[in-house]
Amino acid sequence: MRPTVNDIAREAGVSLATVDRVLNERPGVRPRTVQVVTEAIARIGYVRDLAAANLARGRSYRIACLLPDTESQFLATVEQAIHDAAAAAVVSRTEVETLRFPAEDPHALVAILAGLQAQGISGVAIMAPETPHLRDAIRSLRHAGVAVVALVSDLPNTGRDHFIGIDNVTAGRTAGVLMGRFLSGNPGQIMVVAQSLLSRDALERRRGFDAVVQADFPGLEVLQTLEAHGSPDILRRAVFEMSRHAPQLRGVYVLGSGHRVIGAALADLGLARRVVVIGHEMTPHTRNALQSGTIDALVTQNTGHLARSALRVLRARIDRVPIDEGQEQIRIDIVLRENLPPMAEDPGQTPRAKPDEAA
Amino acid sequence: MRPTVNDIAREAGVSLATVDRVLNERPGVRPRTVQVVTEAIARIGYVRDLAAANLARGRSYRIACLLPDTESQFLATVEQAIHDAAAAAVVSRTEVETLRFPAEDPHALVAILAGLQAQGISGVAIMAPETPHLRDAIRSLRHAGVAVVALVSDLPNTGRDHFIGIDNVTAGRTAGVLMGRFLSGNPGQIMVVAQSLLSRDALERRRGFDAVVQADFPGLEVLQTLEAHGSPDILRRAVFEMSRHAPQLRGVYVLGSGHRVIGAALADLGLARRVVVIGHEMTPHTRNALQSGTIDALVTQNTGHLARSALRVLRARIDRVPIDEGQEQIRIDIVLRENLPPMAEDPGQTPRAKPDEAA
DNA sequence: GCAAAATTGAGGTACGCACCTCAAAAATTC
DNA sequence: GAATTTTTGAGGTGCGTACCTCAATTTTGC
Repeated sequence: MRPTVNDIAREAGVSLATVDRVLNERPGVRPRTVQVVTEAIARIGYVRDLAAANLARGRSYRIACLLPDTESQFLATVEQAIHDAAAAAVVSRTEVETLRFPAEDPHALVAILAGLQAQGISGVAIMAPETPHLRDAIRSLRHAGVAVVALVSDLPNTGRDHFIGIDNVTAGRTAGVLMGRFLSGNPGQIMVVAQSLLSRDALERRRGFDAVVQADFPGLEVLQTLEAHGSPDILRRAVFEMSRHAPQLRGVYVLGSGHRVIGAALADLGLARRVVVIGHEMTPHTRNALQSGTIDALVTQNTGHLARSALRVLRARIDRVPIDEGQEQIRIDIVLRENLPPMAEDPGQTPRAKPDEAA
Repeated sequence: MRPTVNDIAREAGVSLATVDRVLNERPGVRPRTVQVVTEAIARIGYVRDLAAANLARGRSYRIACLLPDTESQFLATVEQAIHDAAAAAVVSRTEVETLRFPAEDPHALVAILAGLQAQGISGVAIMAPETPHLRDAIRSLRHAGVAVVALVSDLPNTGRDHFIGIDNVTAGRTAGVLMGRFLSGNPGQIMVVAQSLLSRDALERRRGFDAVVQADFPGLEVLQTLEAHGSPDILRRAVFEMSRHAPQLRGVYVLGSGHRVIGAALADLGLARRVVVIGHEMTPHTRNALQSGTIDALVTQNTGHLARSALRVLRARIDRVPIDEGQEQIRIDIVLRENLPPMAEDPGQTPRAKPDEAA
């Protein structure tokens, strides 16, 4: 049988109350006694039963996930993944609340964060660009004992507990080497398309991509990044315009969204399936495009893993137990048509009527 | 607050005992009453607290993992992954025992399985080729209420609860498309190397590889599979021999192990880094080879995921709760040097002195 | 309508732990 | 060495559930 607190008490020759004080770091125990108990714990190999502990504590994990209100298929996918992970986490007394905040207004986000603290939230997963306001807000949360993880895009200077996502420079490098190898040394131009280079992710990917292409595929010329700023029209025209100046266009690298428009433009230019298209993130659209061959490869991060990892890490932090680094390492997935994972089934095993009822 | 069994009783207008009988499918309740209770459960959105339930049950999960005693880096990696996953699972009252069985002797495996049943094992993960004896043994286990999952290599006709692993035909297809695209249409020969084509995995991979190359890369000729049967010497000589008959050798596809010998042979032939080498599985050696450039791509399955998934699925089966298909889907990973995940740290958060103490 | 059988209710104990109170014992101070 | 403070022990309660017993009630068969 697994040793229990009573076994510790017997082994250490102290009472249960003292063991409890030591285990939960309550005051009023002599250093010597603490040591005796600690040694007994080590000797008999006691491991706290977290399930029982949390049951006794009456602890329930209230977790908030904050996403920008930007409309994008990737964000929708992330939100769906969080929703699914939340549904699965109900059995382990975890309540998840997903909130969208106005992407343009840093103050709104700060206000929401301040509100959460009052609501008894014990963990926050947040996907947002790093601003000074946000830095302060996160510090304040952490100071109040709230666990905070950055999702998808890191917040390195905020003191967040953990970053759940991939290194976008490496993701860009991966896209770069795929592009180079798919074109195997044949010279030509590569078009790079982004919504905006203001986003940290896009910038980092471009950096990684450039580094690899320059170093390993000298025949390839990476053109200046096209920025669409969210407008399909601008994007479409830019693709047409640039293709005129690229007589040997051999590849297109899509840093973020915009696949739909780009695909259509390439088709109109007669380039569909004649240039190598590499993009990021799995969405319903990129999935279809990969299947139909209009996209050749995707460099992705598994959103399901992302969401589950966020919840697991937050719970671990709240419980003050170590995390399993290997499990929480988000991999950079290369997806071709051949290894496209099958479509996920409908996951809701216990759909809750009102996920946000407990306000 | 989350509804509890008492809330069900109140809502349904029955006693706690009746609710309990319904929840745990105990006999002695009229169908009508069962329905009343079931409806009440649905109405108030009750979700059983598994932690409390298992605490009350005093249930502890005893799980056995059976691996062949064959020596291979991949197997060692799998065993290590299981060991790590087991260490992390201690906190959730899960005990894992890893056993190696003589690969050559089907009766020994059957004997071990029969023994497990007596030992009060409630779940078994097994990696073994399917034989009639094994089929019967697994059926018998399942009949006795033991959950059984197949690991890495499926046992489709045994009635196993679940298969934890990848589809090797698809993995072979993925390797094939990578090979074809890395060679971008240039004609030439591809050498295929295996330990033995008797293994189901190797056969399936070869099938997938061939299908893709034939369909999509007509310029490539896939040579007959070299079989080494475990002997480095045979393998080395076969590689030399075949390279003589392949004037335009452009690629090498390694179905299983043997990378070390093949790499050396290719170097001696002056072909290192001049042919595209694609292999399977992440091991210390393939990892190094990928990093040094003597292997161009690996098609892998994450062994950490494999091990954790096995334990999760077994626990879910024992608890009779549904599994999260999305989470248990083992992905076919494409690993290039650029997206090689960082080396795992030493994982043992709570190393147990004697993992097999509870015999 | 009566006996037998089936169903339901009431209540208890236990799982491993957290957290509380109060008194007893030990250590410290002057 | 008496007064004070600190440390320790003993005991209880509850978290949400499983599982058990025994009696009370309802239903069924004849």
